[in-house]
Amino acid sequence: MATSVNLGDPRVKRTRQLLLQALTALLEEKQNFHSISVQDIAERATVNRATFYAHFEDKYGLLESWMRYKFHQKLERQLPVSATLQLNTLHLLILAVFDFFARFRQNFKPADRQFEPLFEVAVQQEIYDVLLTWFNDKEVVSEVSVGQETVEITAQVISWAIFGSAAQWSRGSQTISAEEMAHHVLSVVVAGLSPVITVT
Amino acid sequence: MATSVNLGDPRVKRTRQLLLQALTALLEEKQNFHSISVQDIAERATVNRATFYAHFEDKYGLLESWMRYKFHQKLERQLPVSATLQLNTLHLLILAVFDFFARFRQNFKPADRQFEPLFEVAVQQEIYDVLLTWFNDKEVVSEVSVGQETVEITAQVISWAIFGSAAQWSRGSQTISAEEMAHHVLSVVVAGLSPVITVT
DNA sequence: CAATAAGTGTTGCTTAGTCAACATTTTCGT
DNA sequence: ACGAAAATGTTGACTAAGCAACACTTATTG
Repeated sequence: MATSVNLGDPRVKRTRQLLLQALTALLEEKQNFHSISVQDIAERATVNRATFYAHFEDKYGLLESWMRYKFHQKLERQLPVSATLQLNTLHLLILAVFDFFARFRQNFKPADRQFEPLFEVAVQQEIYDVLLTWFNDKEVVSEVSVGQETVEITAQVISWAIFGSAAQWSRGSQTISAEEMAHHVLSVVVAGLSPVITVT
Repeated sequence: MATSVNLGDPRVKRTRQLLLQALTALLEEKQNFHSISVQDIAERATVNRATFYAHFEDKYGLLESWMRYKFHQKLERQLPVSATLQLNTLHLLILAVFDFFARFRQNFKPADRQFEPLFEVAVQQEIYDVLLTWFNDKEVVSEVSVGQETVEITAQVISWAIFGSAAQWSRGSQTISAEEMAHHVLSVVVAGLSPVITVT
């Protein structure tokens, strides 16, 4: 049960980190998720199997977190630390999403196609989190008072817009480059944002 | 208190590993041991400061373990896995000791000269352990029955012989090469061993 | 197909790691 | 040389990780 464990506890952070890293290592070796067992993961992470189950429902639960984790890492590499909501950071975010989708489609074996939904949920969630943070930080600066609910809904809509366009593009033949796509998406997103927040 | 913790417990192994790695990282950054605090180490290892004290007396206690750890790592790299007592493994062992001393003298700043005794104890202990293992394995093969006490004393004497010659050599101008020294030491050691164990 | 081996979740009980608070001691700037 | 700030050890109460044993569900393979 992922419940009853305190996310702030350093041991918990470390254990989850170890499990994520173990999965990364095993995916490189074994090459398909199917042939990796919970035992393998726990052993590699130097964590008891029971501890695994204290953190994740099963190995698919871990995979979901792992996908967020990898995408999160990408964003950390691509975005300036403590970036704020601006035209160019938004641009970088969108580019990162398109790039991530492109790479992932190459690396994921057809046998693992079944996990795409998991992967997609993870990415969308992460985009949402970043946007929400940016929006909230922006609010402090601009004196315009907008309800928290409005902000959250806006983040939802925009995150889906970015995520969905990238997902669909990656499924197609990608005749249009990621850069071109990102440019188009950016202009739409900025326009969509204008009623609530002004981006400069 | 290093007592009351079970060395077999996976959490204990992991914690000690984390502390050793943290020290390695900090030594590369900070460049002298003096300017590294227990707080730094605990923080880097993602371990509570109180946990540090549950494993080591103080930072010098950790340093002692760290030195053994590094020397142990070197032996693992230089010696074949599950090596047995033979002329060439003995030669490799002696060479490794001389090499380790030479490198350490280069890397250790004059400011850290005070820790040499710690370092030396660590190396001697490790040599002793390796020799003892080899001797005991050999015993099983040869049918000659020699008391365990005799074996242990022999390991002590030989470990000091190897260690001491390398230590003294490293303090001098090293006009004789490590290879030459190792060769001489080897012949003496083999001769010294002959009453108890025959090395081929 | 049957036997058996290997993996999955789950459950108390034990032990190590975390935390906050405390009284020292050491370090360092003015 | 002095006083503040930082580092050191120590303690007891709390929480997460480890373990072993369990019933159960897949995979292997003879």
